[in-house]
Amino acid sequence: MSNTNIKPKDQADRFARAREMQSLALLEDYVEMIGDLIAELGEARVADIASRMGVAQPTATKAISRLKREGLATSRPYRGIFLTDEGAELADKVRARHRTVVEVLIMVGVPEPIAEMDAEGIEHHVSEKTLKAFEKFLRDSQKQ
Amino acid sequence: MSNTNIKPKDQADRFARAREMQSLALLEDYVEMIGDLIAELGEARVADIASRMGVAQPTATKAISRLKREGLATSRPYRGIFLTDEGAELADKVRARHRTVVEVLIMVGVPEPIAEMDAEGIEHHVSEKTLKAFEKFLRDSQKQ
DNA sequence: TGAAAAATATAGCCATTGCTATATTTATTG
DNA sequence: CAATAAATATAGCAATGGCTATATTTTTCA
Repeated sequence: MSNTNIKPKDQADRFARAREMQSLALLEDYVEMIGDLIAELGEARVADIASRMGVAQPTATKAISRLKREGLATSRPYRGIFLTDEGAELADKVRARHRTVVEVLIMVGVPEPIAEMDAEGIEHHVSEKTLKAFEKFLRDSQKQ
Repeated sequence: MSNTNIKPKDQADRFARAREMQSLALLEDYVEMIGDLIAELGEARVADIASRMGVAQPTATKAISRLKREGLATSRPYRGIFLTDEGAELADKVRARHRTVVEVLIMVGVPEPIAEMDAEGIEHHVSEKTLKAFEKFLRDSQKQ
């Protein structure tokens, strides 16, 4: 047998949704990174963002343009990048979700460094409902 | 605090790795789909692949070109698509991993339809080691 | 303060993954 | 068996997200 006999249309929708979530992943990563840098260093510079994201500086600049276009960040030429209220909110959400995903993976038996690695990709595909289930799972595990 | 105090270089590597896994995701999805269609209908036609993937037909054709280039599939013009040994092997691996991810999500308390949805994106970021941990988790859960 | 260094922006390239429109081939059927 | 229908291929466009090379601005410091 192939899979759980899903209707072709539903499956197409599922793929479309995964593609959509993936297109948000980059925004989420940058916003979280900018939030981290501001928390650590007081501001987020393009050079730091680029080096921590593991991309060339112009790649980071371009991504930041997209963040600005989407209303998540602001900046003036040759200056640091800052988050809008919406951006900061997203950063917090993403950071919390990341931690939850890592904790769940660890709880399930994934070695911590591996959990950190895999969470980086997984987190962007964890829906609100799955996140809620993860949180409950962790709470229930806490009390033995 | 921001995160678990990871070194910038390690973090960059982590992002680079997530990007790389993402670039394999599309190949994995198509290969699995082609495998499913062959199992169900005896052959995989471009039109069926496209409609089940939720993309336009030329998009599927282009993806198939990449599969062929990567040695995962074969085809002759205006004919069905077939998997190479390597492609079939990958399809099996992907299908099994998908099931495992869904089962783990369900075990953790995610409602089944949501588990199916989210697994579509998550699966591509589950490393070998995490997969092994998932399998052990499921085995251990089986026997209460 | 003015020259050198560092940071940022910009230009322009490439590959990928979508799309629509249209040409071509194959299959169907009157 | 020829006309039509269906499937596939191809051309070409747009947005993303990488890159290098280079121009511009800001910062540093001798």
